[in-house]
Amino acid sequence: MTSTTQTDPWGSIRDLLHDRGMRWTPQRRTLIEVLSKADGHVGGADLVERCRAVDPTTTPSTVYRTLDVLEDLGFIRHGHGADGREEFHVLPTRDHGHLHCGTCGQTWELGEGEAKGMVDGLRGARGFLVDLSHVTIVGRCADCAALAEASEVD
Amino acid sequence: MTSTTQTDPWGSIRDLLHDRGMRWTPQRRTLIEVLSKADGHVGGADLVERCRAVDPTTTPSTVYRTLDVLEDLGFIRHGHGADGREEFHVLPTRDHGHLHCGTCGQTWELGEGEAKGMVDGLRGARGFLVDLSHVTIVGRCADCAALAEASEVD
DNA sequence: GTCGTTGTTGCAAGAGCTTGCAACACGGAC
DNA sequence: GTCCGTGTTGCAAGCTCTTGCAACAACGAC
Repeated sequence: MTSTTQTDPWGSIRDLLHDRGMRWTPQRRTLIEVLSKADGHVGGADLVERCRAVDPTTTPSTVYRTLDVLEDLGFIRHGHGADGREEFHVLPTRDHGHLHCGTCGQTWELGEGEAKGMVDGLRGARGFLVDLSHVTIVGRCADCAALAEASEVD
Repeated sequence: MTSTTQTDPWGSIRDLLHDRGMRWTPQRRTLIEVLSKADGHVGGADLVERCRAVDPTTTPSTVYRTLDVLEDLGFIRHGHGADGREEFHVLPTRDHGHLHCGTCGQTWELGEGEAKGMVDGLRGARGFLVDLSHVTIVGRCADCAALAEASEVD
């Protein structure tokens, strides 16, 4: 259904694996199928569940190990959400972090531009190279901050 | 032994608890004893273990629940380390985040000043109030970056 | 001192993720 | 087509942390 094979970035995985002496297995096919349909961010347990929907015999260890491999190949990146759970970014075209509101639970993307000040500052002052994609900044969003202020008259 | 009661911030806990209708239990005493000896940052499992050293009957659920209470009272704050595990900051006198090198595993404190650019930017642009203490910025420290560059001639 | 209320505890189960290990199967050689 | 080496898989166990629930005990009332 609407196969966009022409620019399908996942099409090259099989060859990439072979080039590295790695194998193309049904289990990996399943996970890649799931990932190709999941844009944006997905939790680890979430992926396991979706793989099970495709192939009920899927086991967590295989999924997490395959995710490691795919991260090595650059197809995904992992970070940790506000609660510390793993979160995977599929096809990270640009470097971005995350902003999470601890009150309402919503999450937004944090662009390179917004974090530039800190990233550049840390590189300059300490030579530290920030890996933005791994970062989730926690705090309180504008809406929740406004609500909190309004109810602070109790 | 060497009781520094005069400025002991932990001395007020019992009263604070009572004021809130909460109780002063041996289990809480144990955890507070452990915390008062642990400056800086401690992992959750680490605290459970140290509590067991004081009182072998300690159970994890009690420790984690007590930590919640203490966070409510402002005696500690929790964040998540680079691997997503919980990390507690004892007596957080000033707002600070963490810098973690994914290569060598070292961790540094991230002062308010260093993050100011981003924090102010996010507040200005989106009204988002960053909770610095919850943040661990992952990346590569100067030393590891230099080493990586040197070995990139393979 | 004893009593009763109710905040706490400990247990057990479970979620999310990791790791060691023996058996399996991909894929190149023939 | 068959064979074989080794990368992978699935299982089982374990770690970290959470949650529901019944029994317990801190502490104010008397």
